[in-house]
Amino acid sequence: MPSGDDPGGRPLTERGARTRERLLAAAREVFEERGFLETRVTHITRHAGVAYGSFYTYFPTKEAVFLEVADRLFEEMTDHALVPSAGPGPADRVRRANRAYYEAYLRNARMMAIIEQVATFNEEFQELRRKHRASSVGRSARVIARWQREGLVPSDIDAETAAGALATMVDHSLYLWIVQGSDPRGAERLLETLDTLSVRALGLPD
Amino acid sequence: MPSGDDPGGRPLTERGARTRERLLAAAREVFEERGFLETRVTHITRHAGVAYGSFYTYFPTKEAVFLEVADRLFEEMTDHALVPSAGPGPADRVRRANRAYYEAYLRNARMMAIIEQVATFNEEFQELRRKHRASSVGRSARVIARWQREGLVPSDIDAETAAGALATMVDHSLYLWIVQGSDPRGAERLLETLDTLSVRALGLPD
Amino acid sequence: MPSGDDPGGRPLTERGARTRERLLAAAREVFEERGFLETRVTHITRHAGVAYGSFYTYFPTKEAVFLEVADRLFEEMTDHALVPSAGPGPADRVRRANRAYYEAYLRNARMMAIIEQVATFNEEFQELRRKHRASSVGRSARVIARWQREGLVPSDIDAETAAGALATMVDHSLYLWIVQGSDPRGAERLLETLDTLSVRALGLPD
Amino acid sequence: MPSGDDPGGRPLTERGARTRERLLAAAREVFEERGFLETRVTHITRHAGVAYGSFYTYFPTKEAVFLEVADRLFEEMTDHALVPSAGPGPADRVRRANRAYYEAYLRNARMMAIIEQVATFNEEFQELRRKHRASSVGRSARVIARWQREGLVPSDIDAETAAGALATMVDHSLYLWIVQGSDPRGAERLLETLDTLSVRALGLPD
DNA sequence: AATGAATGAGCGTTCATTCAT
DNA sequence: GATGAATGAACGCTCATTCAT
Repeated sequence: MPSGDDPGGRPLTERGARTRERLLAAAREVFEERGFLETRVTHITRHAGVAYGSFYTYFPTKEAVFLEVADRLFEEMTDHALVPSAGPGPADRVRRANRAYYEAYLRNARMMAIIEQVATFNEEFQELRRKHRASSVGRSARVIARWQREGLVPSDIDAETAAGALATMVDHSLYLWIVQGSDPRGAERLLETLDTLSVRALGLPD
Repeated sequence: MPSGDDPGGRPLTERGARTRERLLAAAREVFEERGFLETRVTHITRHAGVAYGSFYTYFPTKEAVFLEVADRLFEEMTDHALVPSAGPGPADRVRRANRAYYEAYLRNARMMAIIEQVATFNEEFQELRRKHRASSVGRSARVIARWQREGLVPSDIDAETAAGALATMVDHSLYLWIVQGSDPRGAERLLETLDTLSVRALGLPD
Repeated sequence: MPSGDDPGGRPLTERGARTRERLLAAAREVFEERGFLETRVTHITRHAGVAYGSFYTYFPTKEAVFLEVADRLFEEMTDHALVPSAGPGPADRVRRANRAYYEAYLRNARMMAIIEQVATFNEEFQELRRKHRASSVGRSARVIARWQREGLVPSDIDAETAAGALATMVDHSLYLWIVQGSDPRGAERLLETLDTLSVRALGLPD
Repeated sequence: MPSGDDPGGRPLTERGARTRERLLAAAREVFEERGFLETRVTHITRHAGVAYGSFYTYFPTKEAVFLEVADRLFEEMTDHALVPSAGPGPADRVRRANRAYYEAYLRNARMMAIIEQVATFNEEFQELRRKHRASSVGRSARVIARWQREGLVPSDIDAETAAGALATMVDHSLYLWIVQGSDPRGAERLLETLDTLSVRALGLPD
């Protein structure tokens, strides 16, 4: 599909779908390896073992692949928040949510850092991220609001704002831990601290 | 540093110093306006009313001016943490520190966002930032540690880690608030929430 | 031409002939719409509702379709010149020939402009056009020569050259009229002027 | 001047002016040699003996140099029309104007052909050309109108339209003569024919 | 015959940095 | 020191054509 007007993208054949998938996988790996800014389209195609031009058969720009790679990743991360199955008590539930998020974050550590990078200059991407963030924070906020109604959490804080702040604390602490070398020793300490701070910040009975 | 031909070195004449200062001021304004990546050296020189080539008389690279602009800014921000003068009680002290930081942050809002941008791809800058952060967090940590010794804060958390996490919460919440449009209505609510969460997270008596 | 594997050759099956015809029709429409340079092979195939690759089953290159589209068009235009049926007098005959040409030209206005475009850079096409032009001018020239022999047209001009110049006047005036927006109001005035100038230039009795 | 936002162009120093001139001269030669479409920016810079990037110091695009080359050329051609100094009689005046134009045209033969090329696809350029043409035709038209008032030219034709048609005849006949190999033998015959046809078309006394 | 994916040379443009004046 | 021109590697994207199915 040598151009034309549409940036097209969706392959019609099995073979095309395979190539597209190869490109997506390669893109992710290269992005993780070099960051968005240092990634060249050649790097991706070389890594995927396809011709240079084939990239543009499936993606109109470098940004476009990134967006899609990130989108898939967001899907995977989506399940954090305070949702996972009811547990013994609220504090434990916070801890478990943190842990789930932690694991997902670490699984995608490099990409999470690159996502942070792109978010600093690409508006379209910023928006995508804001949305994912908002839905995730919204879920936490609803849980907190319920706890407030149940008298487990003081009512003098705004559930939404608090959920956002705590999510940010967890999220960005992990980010910094990653970009600053991911000292494996520090991981457990960090995680425990985040758990404890979250629980206490909400005033939950430990 | 008795270097013989330090390029981009400090200016020796009065006039040179003025030009350099003009460039620094212009650089900051342009960076704020367009971000680091979108800033061209011409933008800076044009804004400073200086010849294109003169830029390289004072700075070896675009990164170099940025580093210096950021460095000055870090100085100004340095005084946050839990230090400012003793107050009625620990909780108030946290609140005041937050407020001080908040004001400094907002005063430099745009640059703070750009700093975030550069930190995502420039290692040298990442290091500079890490240091400033470390010293700032260190100071908070020492205060927290003292409180722990005084029995005001539970000892089951690591002071350094906690200080870092809370700083991150405040810092990055403000950052997100800025890049997402700085809704003026939300500011006070956000700030109060951050204060309350910080205080409760540390277990300080309110 | 008993070639064994004439690529892009004439289709053998009924179905092939239809596809080829669809492509030719689509090509003409797209060329008219976008010009030769801005036409992509995709545009043609998409417009024809045919697979991309099928284009190359019938035409070796983009130039090739154009050549064929133009060739058909030339056929249609061929009948201008001073030939059409004898009329009341020479002046009227000129007028009628002009009118016939106008109509054909206007019917194919867009393509005529595109042909002009391609003629400026494609040598093969230039030659094709030169031939058509030559035969058309030749016919006019023969009529003029006869009129010269009959004393209706002064003999101090070269029939061939004059025929060419007048054809050019008519042809290119129409072309300019088209590319400059085809003001419908100006059409009649232009045509009448061209008629009068042609008749007087040849010195024909009005 | 390594970019920025302005496409700038005007050099501030003597040296810059020289380079710019070198580029313009080289551009013209290369355009004449290869046509607009086949000209690469490298060709121009190589020919001018300057660095590739220097081209963009003075011209924002390939189109831009072309526009300027053509503009200069139009200046030179401007003096055709029926203006040059009063002569013995109208017919002679037409002949002299034709001759003057003829010489200018031939002096710039190659460029005239390239201009035709660019006019077929570049709207901005089409407009530039239309303007030059209009002013040139306007001048001729005014002369013809006067002759009509003086009874030298029949009043049944529209001066403007006639001037345009005859200019087109001369202009495009020369163009075709050039692109079809410029047979030197044919030049004189062509010229004389154009003169005679112009004079007679206007009905001027010979 | 038909389909649509694969190919890759090619080109315009950018812009940090260096240099001549 | 100041000025502004010169440099050229680098990169994203296009699209006619070829190929595998």
